[in-house]
Amino acid sequence: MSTEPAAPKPPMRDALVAAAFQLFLERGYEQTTVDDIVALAGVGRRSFFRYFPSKEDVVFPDHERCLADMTAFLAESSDDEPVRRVCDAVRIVLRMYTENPTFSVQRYRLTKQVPGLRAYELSVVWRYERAFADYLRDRLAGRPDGTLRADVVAAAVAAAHNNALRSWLRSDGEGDASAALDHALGYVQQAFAGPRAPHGEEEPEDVVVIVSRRGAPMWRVVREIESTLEQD
Amino acid sequence: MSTEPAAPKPPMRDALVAAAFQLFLERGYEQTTVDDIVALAGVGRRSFFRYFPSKEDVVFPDHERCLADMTAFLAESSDDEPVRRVCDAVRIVLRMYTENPTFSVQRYRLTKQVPGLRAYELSVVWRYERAFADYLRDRLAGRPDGTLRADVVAAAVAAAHNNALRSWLRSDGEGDASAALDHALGYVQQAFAGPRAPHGEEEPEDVVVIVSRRGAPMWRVVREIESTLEQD
DNA sequence: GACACAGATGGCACTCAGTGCAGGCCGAAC
DNA sequence: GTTCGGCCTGCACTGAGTGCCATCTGTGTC
Repeated sequence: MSTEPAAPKPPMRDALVAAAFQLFLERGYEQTTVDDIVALAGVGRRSFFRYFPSKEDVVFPDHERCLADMTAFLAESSDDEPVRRVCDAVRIVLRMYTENPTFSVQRYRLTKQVPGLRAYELSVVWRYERAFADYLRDRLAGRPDGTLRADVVAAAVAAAHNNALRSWLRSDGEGDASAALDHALGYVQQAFAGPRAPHGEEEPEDVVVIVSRRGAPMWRVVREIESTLEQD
Repeated sequence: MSTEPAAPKPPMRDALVAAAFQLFLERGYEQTTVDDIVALAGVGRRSFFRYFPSKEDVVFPDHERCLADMTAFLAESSDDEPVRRVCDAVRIVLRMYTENPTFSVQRYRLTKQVPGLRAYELSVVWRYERAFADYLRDRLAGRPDGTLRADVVAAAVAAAHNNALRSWLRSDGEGDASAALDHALGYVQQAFAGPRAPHGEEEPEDVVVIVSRRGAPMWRVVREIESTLEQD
């Protein structure tokens, strides 16, 4: 749990990842044994499992750190506009992919073919989604369907991210992933923004009505105005 | 690929499931070996892997059939209102759970504790979600963001289902899961239905904002006020 | 009844992932 | 130098999953 600002960087770990991917790309994931990897890396078999709890983990060497970064980002963020915060958080995840395009594309081709790796990736994505949902649940606790909204919005944000990411990966890391994600998140935010009138993109709304019953608390009025104005 | 209307029902398969769950509940999933299961069921070890490709599969013995039923339902359904069709399809999945409450609750407790089973369940849920997304993608092909909408709606429907299912499972199968699912799907449909303001049924909005840009025709202001006021 | 045949089953040996344990190497502290 | 603690290695073991072949069982045929 030593939260150093920068890890001391273990070279053996990187050597294992490099050796593993070299073999995975040469002969495939299932045709490569852990013994092959450690032989190529020139280390003992036991050391592999010291750095990676399973053979699958070597394919996703940076997700653990990314997940920690993302939860830290959510933890330190302010409480207003939680949906927007989650959208910002998911951009951190995308950045981890786009920082190493070739590596991400290679991994994508692997996970697309190997069912075991796909299942592992699902569990990783699920942990991100859980982090979103937990964050949203806390902020939406008072609302009518707090946990339901939290779960659905978290799933929608994750799906939007995956959609943008996949199309970027399919283009061999050529397109603008960040713009695609912004667009996808715009769709999600438009669908879930405020309880009132999610406007379709065509016919941009230039007329919206405000009605406040006597006795409605002022914070609700303010919240409603804010969510209405922020929607574009 | 023999698509019989009703499978001949292999008794050995059921015996294996029964023996497995008995041992899983007694000593836990990871403390039970396949040898233990086949010994209790009185069959050969090789037969276990004939019926279940892995130890995890015995925990979800009916998902394969349910997935087939659901995709068949989607395949035979008409093309209008695809989102509603997907919502109907997910009810089939919930029904599979509610048909065997005690079994489902037992399995829920297992998957909650064992990470490997949770990962397996995620891959199952993912296949449902993919079926939704594929169905929606075909119907939304022409629309602006066809695949994006398909992915996001599919994820939202699956999340709504999981939310309703989990709360039902947590209540030991006592509550009304179907009603909870209807409610959750109502939220999702309200978020994604049509471009125009679908009002949520509960939480009657007592605060609504009106914004009218200069130059907006008066009849639009009047229409918006009228439709807002008449909503209850 | 003898025979052939196909499908289901059981037994055996094997690969490989993952773990526990004991020992060796090395740099730091004393 | 010595001791200590962390990192690495080798070894043996468990258990999941697979391939191969023998066996059993029911069925149809002559």
